[in-house]
Amino acid sequence: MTDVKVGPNPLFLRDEELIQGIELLFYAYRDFTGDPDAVLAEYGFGRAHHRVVHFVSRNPGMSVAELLEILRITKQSLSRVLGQLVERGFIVQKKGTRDRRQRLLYLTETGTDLAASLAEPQKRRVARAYREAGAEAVEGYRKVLMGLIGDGSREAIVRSFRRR
Amino acid sequence: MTDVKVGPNPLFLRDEELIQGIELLFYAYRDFTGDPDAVLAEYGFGRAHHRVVHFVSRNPGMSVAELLEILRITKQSLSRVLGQLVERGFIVQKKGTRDRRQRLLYLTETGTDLAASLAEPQKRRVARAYREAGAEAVEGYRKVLMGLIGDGSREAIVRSFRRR
DNA sequence: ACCTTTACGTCAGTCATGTTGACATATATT
DNA sequence: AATATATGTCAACATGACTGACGTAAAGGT
Repeated sequence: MTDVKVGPNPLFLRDEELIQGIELLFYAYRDFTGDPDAVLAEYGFGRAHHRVVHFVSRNPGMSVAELLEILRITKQSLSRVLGQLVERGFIVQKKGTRDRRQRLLYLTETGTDLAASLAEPQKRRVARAYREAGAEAVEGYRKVLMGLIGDGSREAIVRSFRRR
Repeated sequence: MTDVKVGPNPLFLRDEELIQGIELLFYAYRDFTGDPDAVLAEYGFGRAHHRVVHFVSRNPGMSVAELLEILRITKQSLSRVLGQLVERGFIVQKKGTRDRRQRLLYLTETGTDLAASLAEPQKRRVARAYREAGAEAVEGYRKVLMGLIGDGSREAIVRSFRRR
């Protein structure tokens, strides 16, 4: 850590690359999450609502527990946001048939519209970046991001992607 | 939005691919930002402190305005966090010599140590992902992330990277 | 048929981090 | 001398996270 640059250190450059990799992630995420804010503000929602709507949109009929696992927040945190979305008619909860303790989550028609208009600016941004970078770069982008994801969740994500 | 695939879209620009690109960014950022939490907790600091320490570490002598521009938060938000870091001896502020209104930011020795131990787990994560994905993938990762960054900041970031 | 565990919800309090708006001070620029 | 800029500060508030405790219904094991 406190090893000062001792002569021509090949590791120094490598360190710099890693930090740039970190900063790129920060900057991209910063700008990317800002995109839907205008839409959210129209509805009086925040980014937490966006995340919920997004993942329910992608996984209709998912359980609360599955959603919590993805978001990595407590149920108390989720409950407020989810409650508002249900109350205002963007999400409905249906008892599971196999396990009736579960409250499976679905978007309403309004919720689907919201999800679409939130996704739109982000898709546009990603599409532009993909187009400018080219298919091969996209492959690398995916590969590295996949490697950045913790071992615990990677498998589930890969599987969910393959189901498409 | 509701434009179904009109004509032959290149595969990597299909809707599904774009959404996966979005989700990968979410998951990677989620896990990546969690890494230093343990270290932060030891000091009673949060992620906001981390960001400040990181960018001051990378840009010693930067002005408050520059930091605000990077973080994209208000000066009132920054002031609390920055104030704590100064008060507890991780950052010092020195009047600019060219422009004495500026309070230029520097890490103390303690601050440098903190920065290093916060960066460490993140660098390790990035290093692993880079290693597993290979140099070509890393090139693609960088290219795409750079494209995701808003036009306003991209240039400054490219320049800051080149200065290294 | 019990007993325990699980899935989910809720109440209550707290904390971290962001926001707006108003105003103050020192210094630079015109 | 007047204005603009860099920074700081006070105050009030919103969002989204947390912990801890407790409740209910349904599932699962004995």
